[in-house]
Amino acid sequence: MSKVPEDLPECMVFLLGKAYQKAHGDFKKQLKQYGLTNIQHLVLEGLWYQEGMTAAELCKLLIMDKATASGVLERMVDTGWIEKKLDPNDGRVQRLYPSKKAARYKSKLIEERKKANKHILKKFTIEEQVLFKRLLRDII
Amino acid sequence: MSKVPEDLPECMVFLLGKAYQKAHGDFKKQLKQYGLTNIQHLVLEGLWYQEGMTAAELCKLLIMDKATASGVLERMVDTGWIEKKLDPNDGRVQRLYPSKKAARYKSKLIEERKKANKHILKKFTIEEQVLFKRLLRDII
DNA sequence: AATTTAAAGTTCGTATACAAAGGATATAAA
DNA sequence: TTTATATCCTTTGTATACGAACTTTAAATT
Repeated sequence: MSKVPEDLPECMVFLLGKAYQKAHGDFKKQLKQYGLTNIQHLVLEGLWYQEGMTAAELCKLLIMDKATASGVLERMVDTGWIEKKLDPNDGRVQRLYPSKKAARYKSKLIEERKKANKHILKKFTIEEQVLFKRLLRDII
Repeated sequence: MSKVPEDLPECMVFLLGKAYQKAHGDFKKQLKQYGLTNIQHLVLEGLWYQEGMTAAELCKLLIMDKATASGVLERMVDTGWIEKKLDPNDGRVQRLYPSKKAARYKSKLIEERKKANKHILKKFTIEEQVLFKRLLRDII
């Protein structure tokens, strides 16, 4: 009579959540040695793509809440991964730059992401990989 | 020269995270009217599947950390969605039961999940839906 | 039976996630 | 230019997420 057993393992909210938890957790372990969290790594990738972005621009690029970003960026300044510089033309804005420390680890950190990505995808055929990404992008 | 712009939107950790955020956020809005969070809703579904489970069993079923569960279950007791009963045969264990209030909302709450699920999948063909679920399950 | 080990939950510390409200500054409108 | 509105960012409060340490109780070992 219960409507759950057959349904729950079919629920996309559940499946997406647990697939994300798995991927996130694995990558988290890889990043531990650098003292970086997943989001912090993502921020660095964003800033390597476009240095000097404002927090608002970064949030838009990474689909991240500004309130969340505020704390993340503060911790990254504290741990020396990024720097904030006041915008001379707009007193509200603080522009973000990856630090020298970030630059030193850049290639290694990007390799870690690629490694994580390959690990996730290795079980699938090329066709499945392409379709998988398209499906995820369609949801986003 | 930057290795990011072409790569980031292809990264599975990123895509899974954002797809999850989207699905989670949408379902969260649906649940707001009931005063339930996504995880709390998931706990109810778990207990409707199998009443009287211990927290450990529930955590295993739902792939949830026991430390996380501790707080979630406490709040659900406080808000009257579930009840904890001491196991007479094992002093360490507290068995979990959905409350009468939960029973009253059961069909509605299950409908909300189905609605969320349909919303997520409606853009895809049946074949894509089946494959999508298989891919996610393979990751988990 | 006494000791060791294991399991169930809780608590603590840290890091997202995000709604909502607030402070400072910039821009548009009247 | 004074007022209203919009932005940028921070802060606050609540809810996961999870590693690690801890308490209590069981089960296993000697």
